[in-house]
Amino acid sequence: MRKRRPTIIDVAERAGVSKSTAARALAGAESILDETRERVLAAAKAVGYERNHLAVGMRSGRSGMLGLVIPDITNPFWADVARGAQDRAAEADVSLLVFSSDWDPAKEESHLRALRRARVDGAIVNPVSDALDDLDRFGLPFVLIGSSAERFADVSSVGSDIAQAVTLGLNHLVSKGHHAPLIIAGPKFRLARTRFLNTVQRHCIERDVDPAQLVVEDGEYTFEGGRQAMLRLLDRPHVGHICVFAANDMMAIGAMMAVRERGLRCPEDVSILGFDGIPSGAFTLPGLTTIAKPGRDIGTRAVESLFDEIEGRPEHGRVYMPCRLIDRASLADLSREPRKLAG
Amino acid sequence: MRKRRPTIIDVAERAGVSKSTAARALAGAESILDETRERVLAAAKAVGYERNHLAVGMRSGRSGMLGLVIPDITNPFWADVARGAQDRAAEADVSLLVFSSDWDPAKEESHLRALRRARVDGAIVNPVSDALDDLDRFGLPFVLIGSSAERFADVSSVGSDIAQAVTLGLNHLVSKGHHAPLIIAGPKFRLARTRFLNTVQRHCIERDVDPAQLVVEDGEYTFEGGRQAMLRLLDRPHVGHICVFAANDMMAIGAMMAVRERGLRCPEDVSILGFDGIPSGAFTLPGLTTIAKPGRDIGTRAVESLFDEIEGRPEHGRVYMPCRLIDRASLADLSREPRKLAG
DNA sequence: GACCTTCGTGGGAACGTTACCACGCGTTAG
DNA sequence: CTAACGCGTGGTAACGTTCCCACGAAGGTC
Repeated sequence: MRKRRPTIIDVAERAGVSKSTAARALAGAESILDETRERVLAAAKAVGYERNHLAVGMRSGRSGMLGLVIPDITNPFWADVARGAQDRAAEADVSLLVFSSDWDPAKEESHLRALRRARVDGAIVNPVSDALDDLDRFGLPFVLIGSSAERFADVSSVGSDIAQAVTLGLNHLVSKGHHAPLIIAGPKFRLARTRFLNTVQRHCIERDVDPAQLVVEDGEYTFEGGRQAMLRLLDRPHVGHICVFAANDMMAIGAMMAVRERGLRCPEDVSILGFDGIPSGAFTLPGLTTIAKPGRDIGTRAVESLFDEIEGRPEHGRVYMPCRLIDRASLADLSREPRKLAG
Repeated sequence: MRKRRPTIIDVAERAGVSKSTAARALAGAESILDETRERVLAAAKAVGYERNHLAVGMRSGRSGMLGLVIPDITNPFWADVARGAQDRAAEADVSLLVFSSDWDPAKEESHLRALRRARVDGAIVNPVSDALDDLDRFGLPFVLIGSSAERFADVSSVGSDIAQAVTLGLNHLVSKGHHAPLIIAGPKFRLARTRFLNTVQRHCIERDVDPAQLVVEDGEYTFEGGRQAMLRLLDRPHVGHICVFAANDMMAIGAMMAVRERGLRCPEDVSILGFDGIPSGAFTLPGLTTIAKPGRDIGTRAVESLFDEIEGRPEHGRVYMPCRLIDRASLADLSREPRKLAG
């Protein structure tokens, strides 16, 4: 048997004032006698009063809650995003409702409904379904995260700066003496793939390499996808040192395993560059050199954009967060040796 | 300019009934004409009505939300727990508020306050502060997770079955021909350490090994903690093959690095057994053999226990979830060779 | 001294829902 | 024929908060 929670009326009675006055004191309003305020505050403390956010939300239309819908909280990148969002929300004294969609449009839809019913003040979503009308039907302020969000011109979104990241990686490759990496890219229908590939091609053109010569293998964004892609790459005829740029760390690690399976060594025979910055990359042998996406910053920034959206000053633009290189040991340094090209 | 959300009154008006009737129809009550119910349901769909959980919570005292306070959502084990809790909660049409305490009692306290203000129906907490009176002051139904919860006899808690897990690991070690592993344990003040060590000692006694002979090195539950502990272990005089049982996967991976640093090989010279089942363990070379904690199941079960607690049928007992062995490649098979003992 | 303003406070409505009670109607039992 | 009952429905209070308006007292201006 749990006893009733004290309300503002209990506080008011104990302080000998009306509930209006108690409310004012608790809200920190100015038109109130210092002595009264202190009496109310003391009473609140004495009875253990805690403001009921449900009632506040009901009256004010602001629930003090935000929603976050990501593919999978178990994925280290998304956990990082969630963490960033969480911290920023907590700073603003706002709670975060977290949902995993498992890349399933039906789940996404159902979580969005739950968010609306909970009357969250806004939502941050990594959209899995492509339909824009679905987004409009959100019926609440929102900001999108991830590269698939680029599709929608007129909504706020936050993501990593893929162009900057790929350029960073490519330049690092060049500095190590690798000039035309083989590419392991993600599935065809994903927008992230296009952006990734486009940047690589632009880089080629800038360096007078024919983009048509680019070797690209596709794969799922998984360990196995990377492994299979690497195997196919190794089946192609080639001479000398091989350099591979994988669009995702899990694929890069899969590729590393494929290299080992074939009796080759990384980085002596094959150099591998990843993209994501997952923690596991630190524990492979050799450690995976990769470009880290700023997951946490993305989460933080998304919450800030969402606040803008809620306050009614929408920027409706895309924010690109810069990535950084994590230089470990999966890249051979060919810059001092005679240049060899994979083909 | 966002237009007003439709309320139950809008539905009632459109269906030509009173809001009481509309409410009954929406709630699926039985004392209502089928024809009326359908009319209301159709009206609700037409205006795009969505029940306001804030108002429901206010009236019924049930917010339909649960809180989860874990050390860090970024940690793969806790992400797994969160995922399990999330899925089970979603099944019951309940939302989950997730907070990371960073092992900081002050943050924990503040998150608990936020939970109370949000009027969650209950909370799942991995307690960082040791004070039981803090727990009593939760003022809401709760269940504890993790081994530190064992301290409190009279509350519901869910955790992994450390005794079963350690026994499982030790038996596996024996089957591979390792009889007295060196131990890398966690920090002294943690209860998980005691339970871990106690089980190892009981195992020794059962097999007529003097527990006093047990070699134990302490370390933080981190990569570096494991590395340092392993280095100290390797500094001790020893002959033949070394077998190490680490209380945590990150420590085990750290230990693996230390082995490599010293020019030794795993598993040829040193066998390593971990405990946790983090994904990174799959990508080390060799792959880490470990005992996996059922993080997701723990989350699921915790929510179920919490439901019991909320419904007022508290079991007030500890639930131990079984762990399972993941057999990879970090253990040498000595069972066919002449037995060698480390020490 | 009558009027207006300012300040601190109290009273009440409203947010959207559910729970409870009451009402009218038709049916059935006495 | 009337009382009792069941059913479907409507009206209203209540949940805890905030917002708006009104009130009385004190102070100032003409």
